Order: sequence, then structure tokens, then C-alpha cells
Amino acid sequence: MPIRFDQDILDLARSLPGARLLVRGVGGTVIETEAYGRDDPASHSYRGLTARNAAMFGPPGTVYVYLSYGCHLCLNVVGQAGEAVLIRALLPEVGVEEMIRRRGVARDIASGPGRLGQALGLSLGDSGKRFDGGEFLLQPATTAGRLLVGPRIGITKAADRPWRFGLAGVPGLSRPFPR
DNA sequence: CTCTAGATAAACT
DNA sequence: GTTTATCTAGAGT
Repeated sequence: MPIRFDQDILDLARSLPGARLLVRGVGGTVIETEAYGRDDPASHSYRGLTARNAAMFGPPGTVYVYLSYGCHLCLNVVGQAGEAVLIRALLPEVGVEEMIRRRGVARDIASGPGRLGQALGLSLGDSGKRFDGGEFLLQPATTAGRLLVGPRIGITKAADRPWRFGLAGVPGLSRPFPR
């Protein structure tokens, strides 16, 4: 049963923690995500199609990569048009040496969207590709862990929406969840 | 633990 | 032309 990229964006964001993500053969288990909706002031798609967010309006399962704060590449999974899930953290499992080499340090390898982007060796040119099992592979979670829920991080608009999801009991979350 | 500098594309006035 | 942004590393308290 493959992942349904066209389902409701909150359902998609909830289904990804526990899934396996590989980028060009390197990656691990997703442990933290955030949802960005169509009618969401915090979403890049809020003000319609632009050159930067074009990939967010691609078909479900599109890869959306953008540059944040001038120095960090962040990875998103596009759902329905204008909606996406930000991958905030993962557990390094495959190609750990490769990720450490790219990051330069052996700790906090992919705990945070910018670190994850660096560990996976992303580039802006990856935006618009697909999670089709080629360069980008996303396999559904096999076991359902307990899900943590909290407000999204680092945004100034609609900061109160509890659209951040994480896996309970794992190390490596970018930030702790409220009780 | 808190604070700050850094880095750049794109939206905004 | 100015401001902001889905952030991180490193220094300071």
C-alpha cells in the first residue's frame, strides 16, 4: 500500500512520522513533520503561485525544496495543490557516513529542517522532482507509533495551529513537544 | 540556558 | 529599495 499523497494534508502529515525517506539512497525514518495548508497564512502558497513556490502546485507527491533564511534548504512533500508537509527531522539509518560527511559533525545529523536538508545533500534543483522511488523514495510506516502534536515552529502567522507532528519516544526531535 | 550573527531569494512598499 | 523568512552554529551568561 503506497502513500496516498492526495489525501487531506493533515492526514498526510500525521501518516509520515515512521515512514522511510531516502534521497539518492541516503536517509532514514521520518520522525517529525509539519502541515501547510492552502488557506494558511503561514504557507508559501497562501498568496498564490510564484516562481519560488511553483512546485507546491505540482501534482501530489511532488518534491518542494526552498531556501530558508538565506542558508538552509528545507524538504517538503506536496499533497493536493498548494498544500505540503515539511519534513523537520529524521533518524539517520542509511548512508550515515555520507550524512556525517555532508554535515561535518556526527551529532544532530538531521534534527531540524535545515540540518536534514544538508544531510541529504539537497539543492534547489531538486524542487519539482517526484517521490516516485527514483532519486526520492518515501515508504509508508509499517508500525504505528504514538503521535505527538504541537504548534508549528519558526512561523509568525497562524502560529497557534497544532499542525506539527512527531513520533513519541524517539531521540532527535528538532525541539521537544509540550506535554 | 539565552543571545546574536550569518546568509540570500523573493515578496513587499 | 527594504523587509522578511517553515534556521543553525557558536559565543556568552
